[in-house]
Amino acid sequence: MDHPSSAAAKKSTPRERARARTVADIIRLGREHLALHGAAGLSLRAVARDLGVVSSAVYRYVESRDELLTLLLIDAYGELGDEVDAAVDALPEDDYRGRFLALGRAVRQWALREPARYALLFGSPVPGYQAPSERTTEPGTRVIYRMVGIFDAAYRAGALTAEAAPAVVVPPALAADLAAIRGELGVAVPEPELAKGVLAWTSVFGAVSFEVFGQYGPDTFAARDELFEHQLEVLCGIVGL
Amino acid sequence: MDHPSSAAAKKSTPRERARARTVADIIRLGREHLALHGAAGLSLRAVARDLGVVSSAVYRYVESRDELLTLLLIDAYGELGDEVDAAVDALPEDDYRGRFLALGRAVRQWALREPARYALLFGSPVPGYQAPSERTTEPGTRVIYRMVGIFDAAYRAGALTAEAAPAVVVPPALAADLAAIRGELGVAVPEPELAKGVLAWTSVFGAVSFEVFGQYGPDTFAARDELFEHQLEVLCGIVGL
DNA sequence: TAACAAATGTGAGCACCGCTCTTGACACCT
DNA sequence: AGGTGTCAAGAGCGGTGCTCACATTTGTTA
Repeated sequence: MDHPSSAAAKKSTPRERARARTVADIIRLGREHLALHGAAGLSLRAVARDLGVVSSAVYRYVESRDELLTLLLIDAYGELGDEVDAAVDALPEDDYRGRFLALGRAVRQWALREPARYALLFGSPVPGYQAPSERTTEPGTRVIYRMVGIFDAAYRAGALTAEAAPAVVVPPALAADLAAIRGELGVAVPEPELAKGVLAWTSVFGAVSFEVFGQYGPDTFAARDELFEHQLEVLCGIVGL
Repeated sequence: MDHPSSAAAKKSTPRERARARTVADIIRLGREHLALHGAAGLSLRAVARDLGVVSSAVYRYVESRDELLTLLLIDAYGELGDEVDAAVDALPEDDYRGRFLALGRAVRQWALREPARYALLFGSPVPGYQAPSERTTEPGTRVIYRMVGIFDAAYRAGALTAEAAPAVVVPPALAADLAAIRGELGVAVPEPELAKGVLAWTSVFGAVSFEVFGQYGPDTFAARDELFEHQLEVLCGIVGL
């Protein structure tokens, strides 16, 4: 029988380091191609050319085009999450309103700077590609979890002014979903406020998507910063921040 | 010199009818392919196969792949606009709230029924494709114009309860944009209400996009109808309907 | 140090794509 | 009947994802 053999889980990496470097290079080049030609135009052959290697060689490092898409997806989710975290952490813990505004601005800034990667995350699904949820859900939920965390902290501190829109009732079926979320995430925010938080979530990304995807048209809004800022303010009013 | 020649704008169509039929068939097949493989996967060759014709033949009817995309874009905008119009018109003119809700529901229903076409209209831009605005802006603005019309009618009738969120001020630069819109569309709604209308617009499509593009995840919300209904209710509160 | 085996790079090849061009057949209208 | 314009066909160009047999490099081990 073989000895413990090649010791796959040994300490480190003579070759593995080179391999990791190459994979990182492929991701970096993939990011550039994504920005230039979009997700559908991402070409392993082009990446191989830029890497200075024959096209079939990249298959040693990346299983398929879809695998590269997954890597780029995780990479983008990670960068967005990092920037959102940094923006939120820059404000005091009890500045709930400021933290919500900072989160929204960070999302928008990243999206405007990286439209192709934003489109990969929040735009039309790439046809024929199904993201492997076991690898993408965790990085993909960072932003919303962070937002919920802000709401929860504000609620626990009594800083959620619940008066904003008292008349709207939460139907039972929706309340059940929200209760499940409350349980799963361990948040104290009651259902009505949580429901408004969901609206804030979708509205922030709706506004960003409209701007990034060009739905406003080229000339309708010149004051886009002010428009988004205004939308964040109104959303603050809805959620009670 | 030639006579007035083939009289392109003559009365009717021995040949032109067959041609129009073929173009309509191509659009229909393109719609099916769009649903199956997405905008990026739309293939003229595949359409040609389904049409029972050699690939180069379709270029007699459609200038290019982009041209087919444009036709599908206009086709989809038209159908969405028709359905929204029908849903809104089914309610009395002075039921402003009901008409707004009907508009939102119609958008969502169409989007859920036609996710690929919705993605073509409101998802990530197709890389390398620029819609010819002289042909697409008119059909593409029908829904928002309709929504503005509802707000305007409600305002003129004194049915906009402006109290909803009085504290938010509209910054001057944004006010200028909104004033331009007011002038262009001839609406009476003041800037603060118009600004909230923009938020309602982006929020409706944000909510629909989240659902259609699978951003909620498969299990988070079972009561999606109620969720959307709730979001519409809250938006009603914001705009003052 | 020499040899071996794993990791990596190569190039040909398959089937597909959008698109262009030439060629030949057909239908219509005068 | 003849001219004119429309149309289908097919070859071809350069691109894509991906596979495979083969050659080369490289780390490790004897």
